[in-house]
Amino acid sequence: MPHCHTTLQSLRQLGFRITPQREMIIETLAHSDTHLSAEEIHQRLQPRSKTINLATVYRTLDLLVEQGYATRLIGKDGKFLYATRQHSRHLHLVCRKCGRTYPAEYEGLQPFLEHLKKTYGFQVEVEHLTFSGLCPDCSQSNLVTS
Amino acid sequence: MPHCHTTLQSLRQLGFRITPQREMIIETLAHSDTHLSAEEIHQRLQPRSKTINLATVYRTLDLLVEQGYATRLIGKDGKFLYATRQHSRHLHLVCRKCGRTYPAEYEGLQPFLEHLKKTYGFQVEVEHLTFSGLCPDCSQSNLVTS
DNA sequence: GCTGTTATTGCAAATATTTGCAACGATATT
DNA sequence: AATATCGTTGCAAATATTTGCAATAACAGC
Repeated sequence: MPHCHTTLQSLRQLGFRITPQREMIIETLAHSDTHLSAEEIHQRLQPRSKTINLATVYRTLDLLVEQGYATRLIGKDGKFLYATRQHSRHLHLVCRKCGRTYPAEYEGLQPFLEHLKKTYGFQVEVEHLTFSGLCPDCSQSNLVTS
Repeated sequence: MPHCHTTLQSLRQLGFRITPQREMIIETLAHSDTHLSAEEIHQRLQPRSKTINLATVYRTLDLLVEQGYATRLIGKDGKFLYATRQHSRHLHLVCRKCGRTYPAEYEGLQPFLEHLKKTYGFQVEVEHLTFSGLCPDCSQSNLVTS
């Protein structure tokens, strides 16, 4: 159980209540080594609690994203996927054509992010970064060029 | 009527058929100076055609994004918004907390994008770039720091 | 530990988006 | 201009996500 406890404590300090549902959802997300959909999290929790509601899962995930503890990403099939912030310490290169996501390092990007911070006051969070474009496979068959 | 015709011709060359529905959707998107939701496009087309279906709007928009002629963005209320590629020649800085989108220039980013191209073979498209993080307003009230 | 306050949940309904399939119609061919 | 082909549409149903509201339960103060 890595950082679930830390996340829970932080949420409490922010004034949010720690419910069994939230604990389970955070734990599930933190223990998963892949991105999960709300539906998948809901299903994984069924054995532990008959009554947890899918809407609660969605609301908790929204809260985690809003507070910066999780990342929301559009999956290959167009559905939303979620992961803990720690899980995603890399760039996501998402192909606009086939929808696949490729991981990438973000070293070299920092100076530009600092420039954005200075110029616009906007603090970009690298854990959440997604770049859209064409993957190697799809570049070949594509006629639209910049 | 700026580049509607060009887009239509390109689509035709790619083997897609040019239907009145597609023409109207592309024209609507190209003439709008803001991002539009599928529902908004559908409503704007009602006077011109009683029969155009919302599912067709969604499918056409998906096609345009997939082929690189449009950008899909998550709006402040969580709904998808669309714009033509030309409309969005800037970065989108999206606040994970309040959901607002701020435009920003992307000069200074090119070297990093070229690095991604060389290293991963992935062609990032600047027209589609969205950075997630905290806006100036929300930074202040936020306790979670990197 | 009990009580009050108020955030959170479950439920059901609303809304948003996607998909299967038969009918239609844009294009290429003749 | 008529015909065949097969991508596209409309419709309805399926699926995904959000939201209103009353009931519940976490937490602070006693």
